[in-house]
Amino acid sequence: MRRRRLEPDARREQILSVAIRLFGSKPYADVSTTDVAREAGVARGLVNHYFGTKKDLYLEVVRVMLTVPETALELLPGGELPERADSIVSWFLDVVSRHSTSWLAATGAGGMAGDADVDDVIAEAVDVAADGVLRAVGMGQEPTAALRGMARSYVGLAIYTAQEWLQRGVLTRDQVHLLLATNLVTMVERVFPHAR
Amino acid sequence: MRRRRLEPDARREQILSVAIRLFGSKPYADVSTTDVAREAGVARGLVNHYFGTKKDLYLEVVRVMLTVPETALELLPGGELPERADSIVSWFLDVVSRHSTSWLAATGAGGMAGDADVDDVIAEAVDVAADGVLRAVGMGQEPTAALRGMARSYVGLAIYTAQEWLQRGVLTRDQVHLLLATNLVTMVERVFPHAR
DNA sequence: GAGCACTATTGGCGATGTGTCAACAAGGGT
DNA sequence: ACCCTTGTTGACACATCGCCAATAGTGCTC
Repeated sequence: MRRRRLEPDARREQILSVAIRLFGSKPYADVSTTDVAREAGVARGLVNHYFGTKKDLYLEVVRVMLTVPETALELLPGGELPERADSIVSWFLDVVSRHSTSWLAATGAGGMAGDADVDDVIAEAVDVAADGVLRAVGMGQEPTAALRGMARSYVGLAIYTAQEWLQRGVLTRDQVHLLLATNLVTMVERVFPHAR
Repeated sequence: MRRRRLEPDARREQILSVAIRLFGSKPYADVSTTDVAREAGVARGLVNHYFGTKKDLYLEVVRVMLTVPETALELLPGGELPERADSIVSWFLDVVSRHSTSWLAATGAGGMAGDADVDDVIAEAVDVAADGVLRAVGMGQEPTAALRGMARSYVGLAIYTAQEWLQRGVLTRDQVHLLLATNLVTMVERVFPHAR
């Protein structure tokens, strides 16, 4: 048995990538740390050494999965509200469908939504997305707590609808786009103004 | 040691009620079958005898939690669309806030969303709710698959918004009501018609 | 009321998974 | 070539779960 010694960062990265693959393909309970260790060609104890507990490892995985889609929304297209809504929805659907499997695993929380820590990670990602939405529709400057809550609510709709689209396949992309864009316009014009 | 013998139905019911209380207060992984058995004053093996596996027990619990709110939506108030939207939203918020803790535990899936079987149970409840919505707005007769998908999407919004309301408390009930009613009207008038 | 049969209930066995930690060895510095 | 840092291992202790043979309530029969 010849065992190789790696830089901590490299080893950590390698284990993490295996964990991402496994947690992306089956729910939390169906992935054992033994599985991760075996597929990484490593002793099980090393997984704990680098990531602490199994849940800690999972949190790291979800964090990565949810951070990937944070790729620049920076280019705000300007124009009237309907056009802006269209382009932010398009952007969202593009990103989500590109990383569909890992994104679905993360938002579906692969078998651990409801756990306080996991929820925190997801909630933070939703927060970021909600702020992005508010910025894109021109209400980004110092939003009320209520306004951010409403925006999170819309993000919830977007997540759920995208899941409906990608997992069930009963909606076409055009239908999803219409649904999300229309509701966003409604939110901005008729609901957000009441957040005081 | 004096042990009592119960009718199978009674014992089953008793264990189930304990399980509902426990799964309603902490996530799936933090509830052991030993806990359930101890609090029910029963040997652990008996839990398996009545419910099979731990997940089976949990599925039963979630089923009960989600079935409670299914209390009659039967009285459709008639009137124009905005009035109907208002009353169905009121009804929903009433039911949900009344059973808030167990409802939150069930929809948040107390630590096991993502698991295929659990998702099935939740999805079925969402289906029922979606049909209720469609009926309430007068589109209940033989809906398209796409239309039902859109309705489920709206139910997803309602669930998420209610969670935002009950758990975070940054939105008032009036704001939640406005958000859901307004978006429902928009859905019916501008989105549902494109489900062909 | 004593014995009996039915079955609800128990307790423990084996398997699996997890966190920890002392011991081991790989690989660079001297 | 030796040593010393530290990445890495293997095993121990503990918890939980599914299963099943053994046990003992409880109503029924005579």
